[in-house]
Amino acid sequence: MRLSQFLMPTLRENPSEAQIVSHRLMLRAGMIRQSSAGIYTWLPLGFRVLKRIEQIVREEQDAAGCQEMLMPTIQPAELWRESGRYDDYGKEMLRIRDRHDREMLYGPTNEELITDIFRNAVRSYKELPKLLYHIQWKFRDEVRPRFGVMRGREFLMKDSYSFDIDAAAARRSYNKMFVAYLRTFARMGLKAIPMAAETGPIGGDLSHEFIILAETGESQVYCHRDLVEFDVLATEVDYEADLQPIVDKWTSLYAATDEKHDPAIFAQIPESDRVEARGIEVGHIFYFGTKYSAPMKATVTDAEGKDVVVHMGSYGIGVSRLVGAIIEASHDDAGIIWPDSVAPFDVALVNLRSGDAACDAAAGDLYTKLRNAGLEVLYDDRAESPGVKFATMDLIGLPWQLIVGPRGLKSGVVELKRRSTGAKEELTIDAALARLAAKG
RNA sequence: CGGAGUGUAGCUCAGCCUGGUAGAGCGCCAGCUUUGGGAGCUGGAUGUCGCAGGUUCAAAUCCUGCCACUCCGACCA
Repeated sequence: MRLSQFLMPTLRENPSEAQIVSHRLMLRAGMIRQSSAGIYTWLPLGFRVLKRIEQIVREEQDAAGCQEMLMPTIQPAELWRESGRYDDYGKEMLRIRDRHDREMLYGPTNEELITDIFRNAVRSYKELPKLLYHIQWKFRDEVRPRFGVMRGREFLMKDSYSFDIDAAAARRSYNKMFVAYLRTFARMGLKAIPMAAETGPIGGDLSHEFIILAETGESQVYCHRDLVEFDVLATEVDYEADLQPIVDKWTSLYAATDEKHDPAIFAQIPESDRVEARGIEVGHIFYFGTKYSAPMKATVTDAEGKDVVVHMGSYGIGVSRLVGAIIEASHDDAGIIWPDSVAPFDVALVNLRSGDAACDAAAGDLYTKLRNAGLEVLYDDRAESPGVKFATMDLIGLPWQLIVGPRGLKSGVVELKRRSTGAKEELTIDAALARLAAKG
């Protein structure tokens, strides 16, 4: 993509409405624009990141045996009356009426809808387990939206639902999601730590919030250092094998949010292993038994020919929130530092002197060759001063900057800069190409 | 939902107290000079001063009502 053609309205100054760093940087980098309170337009740069995050989530869900589908944003009120939540949910649910005066709502979540699908489509225990998910926009009419996409009213969520014959089988589904979540966040360069969460009326220990550590996080969290240092991606996961040992490894060590923090227990951890940090919730997994399947009569026939109410769980990842969360976890004074896996482009190709014949030829050639190597390239071909270009590229935070200028070209070299470390290296054009092509 | 605040150019903001021709910096456009970390000079364009009433000869400015947005708190992917 040529930057001269790309819609990326960057801002030099911090917009007054933005308070936290991810919100400021997303506005300044031209990723989003606010439409109304808690509702945003995703401009091309932001949309690219959203799509890449979504894709990682999708790949890991698929790997865990979860099947993608797509449910509507608008739901009928009747289903929510069946579960009893239509009246319980309160003002956070956006209620609307269609032209026939039928009560509808913009879905804040999808337990009712998926349960309805399930009960009409699945009859036998032999079809279990079923793990289903979709990635769809949600609307929750928050009293006070804030922090940009970190707490919007409209947000993109991946929500999965599991259906099993009994509690033991449901735990296996839960464990699959537990492990899939660890991998999902790790692939985005995040340290996500599962922390025990409120389980509601069902009780038990089957609910975890996945919290990433970020200096500017909203809540205070406490955990054992080993949790931060586990290498999640080191081994492949066999989702058909028993995952309990992996879950146990994570849940046996201390990890708590401020609300659940017990200083006495925390104090028993050796001081060098105690981590106190700020955290952002990016995922939440939950086993809730028959809470929806019982009132909505989602049953299957078991081996004895009896109807059995299925056991369910739901599993959410805030996809749009992750965009902000990743920035909170990865930025510096100059701007965003995208992890390679979610960057909107792989390489920033900077022509320091557009209009100069040698620079234009060299940069144009690199632009073609980098794309042919399978890389997504943002080519800054604007007639701006070098300082503006450097500042823009640091702001939008692409992992690599390949800088083509008249000074270097005289000796046949270009400069390759790694955004995350700031390390710069002068290379011949071919060497730079080879280096980057290896990343494609 | 309780408390506080803000709406003036694309962005950041001044002007309001004390009513009298709509402002600055950055950005944008044109030209020239520059060019390796947000360049310089010259010229130019850009506004229902959030909306609606009211007071007044005269309202961005004073009064009333409304709307939107932000912040703090209680609640949440």
